[in-house]
Amino acid sequence: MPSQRFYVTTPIYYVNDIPHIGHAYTTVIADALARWHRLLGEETFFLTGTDEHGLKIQRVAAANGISPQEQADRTSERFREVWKLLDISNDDFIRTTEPRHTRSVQALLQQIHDNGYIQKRRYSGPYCVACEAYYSDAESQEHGGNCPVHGTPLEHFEEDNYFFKLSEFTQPLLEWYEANPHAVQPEGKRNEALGLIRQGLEDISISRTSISWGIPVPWDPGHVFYVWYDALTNYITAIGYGADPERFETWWPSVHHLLGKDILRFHCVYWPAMLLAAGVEPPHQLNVHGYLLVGGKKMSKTRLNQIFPADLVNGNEKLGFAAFGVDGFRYQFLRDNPFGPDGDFSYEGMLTRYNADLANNLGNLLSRVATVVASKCGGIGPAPQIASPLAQVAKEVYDETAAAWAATAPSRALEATWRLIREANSHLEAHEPWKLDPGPAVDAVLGDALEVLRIVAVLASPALPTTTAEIWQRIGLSGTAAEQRLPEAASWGLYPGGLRVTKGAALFPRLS
RNA sequence: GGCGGCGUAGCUCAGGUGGUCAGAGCACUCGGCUCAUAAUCGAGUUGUCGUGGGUUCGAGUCCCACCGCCGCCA
Repeated sequence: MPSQRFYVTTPIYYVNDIPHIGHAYTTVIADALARWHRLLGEETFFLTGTDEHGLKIQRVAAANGISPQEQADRTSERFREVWKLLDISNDDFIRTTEPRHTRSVQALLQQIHDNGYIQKRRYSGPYCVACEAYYSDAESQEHGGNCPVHGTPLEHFEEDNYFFKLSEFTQPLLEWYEANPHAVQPEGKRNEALGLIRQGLEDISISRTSISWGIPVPWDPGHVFYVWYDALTNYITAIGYGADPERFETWWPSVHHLLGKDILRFHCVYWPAMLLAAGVEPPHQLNVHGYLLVGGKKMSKTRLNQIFPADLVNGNEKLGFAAFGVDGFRYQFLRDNPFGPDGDFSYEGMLTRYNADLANNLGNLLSRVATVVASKCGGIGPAPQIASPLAQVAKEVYDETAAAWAATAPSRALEATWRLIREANSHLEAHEPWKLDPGPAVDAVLGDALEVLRIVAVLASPALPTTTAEIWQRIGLSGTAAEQRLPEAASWGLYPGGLRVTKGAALFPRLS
């Protein structure tokens, strides 16, 4: 059957900054979504990458005495390393300095140009290098000649710019939003985007002559495209825009863009407008999330509150961090904060949640079941009862879990899945198989518990790829949890019994 | 200044179209169990659902005002 397709993206990360848990937050969620959709048997494409052009990179490189390309190479590599550490299953990693991207950007903007939506004008005004954006004289004066965002002095720039006639898209965008009420999630963010559009849109400058580190404007090579229009295009480069029309058609526009609220304007206004101007359909869905705060504050280099994934995965004595492992890390960022509002990371909160959900509930369930199977069933796991009271719970849990993933709500999805774990612990207490003599009664209870572990392993595999694979193996099943297909694999009663159950070391050792 | 939103147990939060809506998890208390990673299970406490009015037979749930917090835009 021609399965559905699921295309998910993270923003591409700018290579002036090394990867911290804010980057990881978005990327882990995208990864879990991709894994969930693979479980559903959907053809899935998961894209992340790095954004490497622009004056800021040019300057950082110069300061480091290296070429911009070298600068980009080094930092881009840092991102790839972290994603590898975190078990990120991206299908592609795009870099905006790749030739395929140059071709794609040039093709897209040439098309927009051919369609009459790009125009050359002279521009001058106060410019912030850090923002790579012009400000109005009024804004400049109001902030004493400094950037409203960075507080650093604005520089006077004057150059010929190509302008994108964004103003002509006010109405088309409003119509698109009207026709696609769920395109931007959550609704509050949709309203913000609509607010921006309703105010009326002005044409925007999309090229620079003052810098060289960018993609040349094809019809006027003295110009390079402003980094943002270069960056947004990555989402279509990776699926063959301008190079492989057939491939492009298969993946576009059924895309889910994940993005932080700071880049809402670019994604929810400029990007759809650019696509409309090129005669391409806007993206199917834009999922906007809040900031991941640390101690209630935005992470920043100057505030010294950045946290790096490896310090939590492997532990860091100096910082007093325990080693949560890859899955412990992933679980925290998927489970602790609802997707959408700002979330606040705290080490204490992470520790509490890890111990409660992973060590006590899930890890300990596996541990106690394995022990009793060893002592009462000779180490061979019995089959579940078809009429188990847990069967109904499992069905409800699957439905809730699936609905939550479909709504891009990983925290709710995991919360729903964990209900099955609690019910299984409760079921064990109710029947106390460790007190019974070996026999059908013991087999029934333990078979049910093993079946819960099987189902949980599948449902939690997008969050915990490594440990669910381990559970799968320890209860004697072959293959991996991630290879299963939903919804079939969530049906009650598939654990066959007669398999060797292995005790093994604690899956999630308690941390203090 | 314009437009959104928020304020529910100690903590983090659920609670479409008003009538088991007073909830979940964590924390806490008591009790059980001792298979298990001092894990687990059961029971329970805490709330004037920001404040004051209003509509209604009946309002966290609708309306108005106010207080406090925040976001976006200008």
